[in-house]
Amino acid sequence: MSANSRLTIAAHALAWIGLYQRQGHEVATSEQIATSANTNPVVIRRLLGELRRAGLVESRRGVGAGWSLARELESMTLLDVYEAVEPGPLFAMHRTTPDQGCVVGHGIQPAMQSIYEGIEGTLRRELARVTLENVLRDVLAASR
Amino acid sequence: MSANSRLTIAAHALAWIGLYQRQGHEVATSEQIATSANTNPVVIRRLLGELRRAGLVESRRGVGAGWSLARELESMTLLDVYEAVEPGPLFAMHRTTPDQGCVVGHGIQPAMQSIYEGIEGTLRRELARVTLENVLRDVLAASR
DNA sequence: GGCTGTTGCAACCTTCACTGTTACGACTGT
DNA sequence: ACAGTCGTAACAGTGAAGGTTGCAACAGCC
Repeated sequence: MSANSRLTIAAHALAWIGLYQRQGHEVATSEQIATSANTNPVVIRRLLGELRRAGLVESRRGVGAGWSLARELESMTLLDVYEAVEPGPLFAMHRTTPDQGCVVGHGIQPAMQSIYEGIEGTLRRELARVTLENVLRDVLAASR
Repeated sequence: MSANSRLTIAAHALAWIGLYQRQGHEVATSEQIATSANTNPVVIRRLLGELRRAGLVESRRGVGAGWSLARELESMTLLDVYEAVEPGPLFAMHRTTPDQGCVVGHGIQPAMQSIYEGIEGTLRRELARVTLENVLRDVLAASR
């Protein structure tokens, strides 16, 4: 499994914006978030752009521009973030269609498809149980 | 999530070997399995090699060589296969360590780590609930 | 109206994992 | 000795993701 870090970085960005706003600031810049996440501002802007399309954050342009939360952290779950940044399914089928003349080749895809759907449903329910507020609380707990 | 098909192909191969043995054959060749899965025999040999290291299949060399199951399909779960072919974690941390001077940068990794561990545990329990016998039954059911 | 700081986005490179392919040595029953 | 198959190395192709640069668009401020 080529594990990617998009969900992690997205959660990082949201937690950062949320904390920054609680400290009284209006908006956070991709530059600031990128410094905290130790990556490039464009990477953050790309990710936040996907979160904006999902309705989780808003952006402002011009002088004093930056990013702000579109909803409270309590109302965002890791599932919202996951769906915003991870389009594809967890497990993939064969890259080329198997031999349909073979019993196994013919039946394997529907069989695995239904199994995978059940597992992905469970994964989604787990992700939906964790809010970004939970994440931020854990983050702050780790620093003490 | 760059979904890969390793788990699917491995399940395909095991179901194929299992069915072939039930039809009275001793061993299956990587050539036969590759034809059914519409891929290259070397790909199958590489995958089955990992399953052999996990104790799920055995191979025989020389004339009349090939692959056979090391255990009954009932006693193999998708978790066994998953662990054999997918080494890494489901979700990754940052590629570079975040800014430890920042509260979020410092706390985000332990926070996400513990969340991810819980989710991966659930995923594993789900995978452990499906045996390869279940898979083969579903495969045969789809052909009717 | 011009200046400034930031987003939005395109373009490109690098890295990485996986797949596909070729080649060939190792092994073993006949 | 032969033939068939595994075991494995080596390499090319593919695609996703991250990293980087560059620049137009935008909006507040002087």
